[in-house]
Amino acid sequence: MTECVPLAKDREPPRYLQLAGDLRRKVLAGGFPAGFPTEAELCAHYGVSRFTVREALRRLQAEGLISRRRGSGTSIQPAAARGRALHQPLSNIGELLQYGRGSQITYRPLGRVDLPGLAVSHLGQTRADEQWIGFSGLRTLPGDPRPLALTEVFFAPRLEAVCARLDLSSGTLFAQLDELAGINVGKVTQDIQAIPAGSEAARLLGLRRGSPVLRVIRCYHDLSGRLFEISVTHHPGDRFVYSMHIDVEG
Amino acid sequence: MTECVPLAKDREPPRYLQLAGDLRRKVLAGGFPAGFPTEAELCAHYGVSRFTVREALRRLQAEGLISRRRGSGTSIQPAAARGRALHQPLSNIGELLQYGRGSQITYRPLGRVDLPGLAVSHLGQTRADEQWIGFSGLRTLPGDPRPLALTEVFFAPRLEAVCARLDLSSGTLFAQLDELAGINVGKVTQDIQAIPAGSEAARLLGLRRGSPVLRVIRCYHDLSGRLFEISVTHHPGDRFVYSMHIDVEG
DNA sequence: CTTTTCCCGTTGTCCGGACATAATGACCGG
DNA sequence: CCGGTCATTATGTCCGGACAACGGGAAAAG
Repeated sequence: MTECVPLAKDREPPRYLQLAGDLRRKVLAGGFPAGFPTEAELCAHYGVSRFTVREALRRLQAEGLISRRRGSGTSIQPAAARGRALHQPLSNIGELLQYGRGSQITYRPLGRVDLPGLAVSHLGQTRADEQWIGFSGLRTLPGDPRPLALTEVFFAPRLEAVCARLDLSSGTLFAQLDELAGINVGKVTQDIQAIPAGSEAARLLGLRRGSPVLRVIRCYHDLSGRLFEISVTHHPGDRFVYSMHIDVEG
Repeated sequence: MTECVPLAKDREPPRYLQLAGDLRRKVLAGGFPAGFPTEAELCAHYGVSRFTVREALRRLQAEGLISRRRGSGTSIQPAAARGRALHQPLSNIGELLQYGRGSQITYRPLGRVDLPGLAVSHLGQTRADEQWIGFSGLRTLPGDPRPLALTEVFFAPRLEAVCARLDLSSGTLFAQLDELAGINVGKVTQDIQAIPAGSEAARLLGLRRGSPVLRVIRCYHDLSGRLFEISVTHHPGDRFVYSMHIDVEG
């Protein structure tokens, strides 16, 4: 029973990343009803050394997917349960992937649009002639008609083919990019600010003009550092708390 | 020239943590004017294996102190330069440690106080009879009289002796805890919300009542998970952007 | 002088092994 | 039934070694 999943010997993606990807997929698909395997079991199963296994697990742990305790073992992190209604944890890529759990959103395609001046001013190096592919949507909780977020998403022009295949009503758009286009996130920058609600945001979020709104601008870069997505989100200040955890590695 | 810094053989703190601490101190003190040493040099210098060195460097990299490139070497991250006036990066412990670079603050001791209901409601498990040691201060940029932040800090009662020795006008208070009391940060949780300015916050920050304010509540836990510090910060929405970076590990 | 090629140093990946330490449950004695 | 002891098991720490991939500069070619 060795090497049930051979982990393509091509060293294109390092083995520990292949392993992490495989395990991540299985965890998210509920593939470990009997609990997460031990390091030794994974070594035997995949035919790799403990180093490779631990490197993969370290990554999954950094993503918040699993938690490990010396002597006890590795367990799958609840993922739900801790994210109560108003809380949107987001401190690492893993939580980014699960972002929006328990909430609903359907995006409306905006077609090719100019980037709003807001986004351009934040990262000035996009050429003015570029038109990005835009989407817009309101995020709501089931059972509560008041929206939790007004989101605008913009994808780089080179992703136009992929954007056509996006499922506009499934969780986050960018989570699909990994599977559809093989785009891996390398870095995300976030700018968070408290601003008064503009007229459109106030109307869509059900607020009075000028009431506090939490605006989050995210820039998604791939592994080689290229910007491929920009999102601008407005949250109502009175019913949204941005909650995040910072774990000192380990 | 081996083992110039013996790294106390007591395995109380693991060797790679001792090494990381030593290197962190040297980097922050400008101890590497000729550039950061290579892994091999560090191995020889401290008499440890490359594993230990790489583990320490991995930590410093996660803290954002150093950056590494295959084939090129390890370099010290600029630390300044990137944090323009209004930006306060904070996505990991390292940036947390450098928090407030370029700004000034002097804390005023509040003595033993009850925790504000706000903080208690966020983490309900503090006993009501406990009185924490409080500090309060306004953070300003040199050359700009308008404050960037109104901060209240509360330390757990067991830290009273340490609090008496805190330098109230030096950077962040919690950064001193590591040196004074050997307290290492294990986890930080943050809650960020956009709220209308209350009367006191408006007055101190020079805002109109009700104008948007970014409120950040942080809970600092040590390595064993015990809460030892809570901070509540109000930032003026019109001139403060909370900027953070999330790097997928590596 | 410019361009290309090659070598060397550095970090990244991966292996095998060893011991330490924490958590768990079984066993045993009160 | 309760409590302590002990072996087992799992992760954490640490070592030595090996090769690959990348950068950069020196050397060689144009």
